[in-house]
Amino acid sequence: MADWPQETTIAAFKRAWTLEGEAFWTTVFSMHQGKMQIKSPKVAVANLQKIFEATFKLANAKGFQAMTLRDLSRETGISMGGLYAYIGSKNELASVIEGVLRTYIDQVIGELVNEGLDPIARLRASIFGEVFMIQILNPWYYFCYMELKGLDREQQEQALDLELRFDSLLVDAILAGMKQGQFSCEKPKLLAASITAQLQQWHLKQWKFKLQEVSMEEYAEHIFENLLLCLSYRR
Amino acid sequence: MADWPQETTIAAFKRAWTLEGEAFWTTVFSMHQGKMQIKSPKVAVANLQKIFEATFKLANAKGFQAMTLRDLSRETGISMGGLYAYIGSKNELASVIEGVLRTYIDQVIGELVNEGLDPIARLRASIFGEVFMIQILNPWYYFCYMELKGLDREQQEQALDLELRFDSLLVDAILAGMKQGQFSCEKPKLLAASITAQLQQWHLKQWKFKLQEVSMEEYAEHIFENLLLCLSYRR
DNA sequence: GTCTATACAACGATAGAC
DNA sequence: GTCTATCGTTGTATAGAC
Repeated sequence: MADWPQETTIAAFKRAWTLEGEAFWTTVFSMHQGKMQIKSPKVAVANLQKIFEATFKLANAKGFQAMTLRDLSRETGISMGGLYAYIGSKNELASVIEGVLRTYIDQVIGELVNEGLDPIARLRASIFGEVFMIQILNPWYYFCYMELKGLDREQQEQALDLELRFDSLLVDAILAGMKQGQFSCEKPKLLAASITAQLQQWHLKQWKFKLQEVSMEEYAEHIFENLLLCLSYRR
Repeated sequence: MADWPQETTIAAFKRAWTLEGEAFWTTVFSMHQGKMQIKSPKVAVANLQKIFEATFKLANAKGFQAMTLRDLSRETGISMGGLYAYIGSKNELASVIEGVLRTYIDQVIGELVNEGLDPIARLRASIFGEVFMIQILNPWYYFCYMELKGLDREQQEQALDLELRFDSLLVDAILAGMKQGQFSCEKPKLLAASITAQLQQWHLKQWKFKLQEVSMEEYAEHIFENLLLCLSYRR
């Protein structure tokens, strides 16, 4: 996993995880290859990317339910009949998007658990890692957040469970730091939930951060510094 | 305005603002009386309440676009033809909900500006007031948050502007406290945005707070205490 | 693999009886 | 004021040519 999460920079993060470019879309293709008719990867990967990106553009602008397959056909340049060689049904498209994102998040936060870092480094890596991930997969996160209630209950529960596991990751690091006498905190669970809320803002409130000209690194640093203040940590 | 915002309790808040019961719905009725055919308040108020509450139940469960007017007819017990005596169109219904909520929020945050409270009391009143309001009007807030992108651009912009004005309210109090030497803060705007994010969680993440058995007062107090820590405030 | 043409259900909205 | 019945439109999905 290269030098992430020891080095909390976007460059190191990108080196460790393939979340962009042709290699990324090839992985996405292989993840639900069974559910589509097209067998040739050459043509499938390119069209899959087109379909997903058009879905993000349309659904994130006016909502997935309001987006029609006629819209999607126009935006991708693929006919309506053609789309069904890739997606099975409209609802399945949303379901696949959520599934792919959750799989990737699972991998990244799994890595954070295994590392033997000290509490402060763990908090820093968790915060920066999540902001990096949201930055790279911005439309995925926003889509899944806003369209979650359109999915079936099982998938909804898995998404909420994932958020709780991320919260737990933070709580564990906070408790470890308290044991070492570095931190002081009365309600670790609530503090963790508040960190998660601030992280999610990076995709929910992009309009605000663009308006205030806040960079990704500045934002992550701000969350981390305020967390240390809330933990009464002294350098 | 009674004893609010000097006394930051839900009881004082409810005494100052009418946000529940028949009196509240009568006000809602009067707010868009012009847009509906029914003239008799007696019958209109009761049905209006039924329609709004059924809309929240259905739309907050599966999305406003996914909710059909046939669903709404079934849930309210009013026929489809009957509904149109109250709502003009489906989209107008969403628009009215957003308009009503924004009007009320405008009034409450307007009151917070006029008060001559010291910085700490202003922050406390802003945080507790917003949590109280979200608590009472929970389905309204959740609906407007999740369905905002379905409204026309003008209404979207007004909603975002309202959020920015609330942020400014917090920023002003923080700057006032810094001038008095009570607070220290490098990025007041970002800190304010993070407070707003945490407040919005009270309607966005009700599932989490129920799971953790967190009370409204406990949550508001937690946000307030952590804010003071972030401001390096010493009692 | 991709297209055109079309099936068929469901939607929002309205007319007119009561 | 409220209902039933129905209109016209648009949605998802598929069949079959190429």
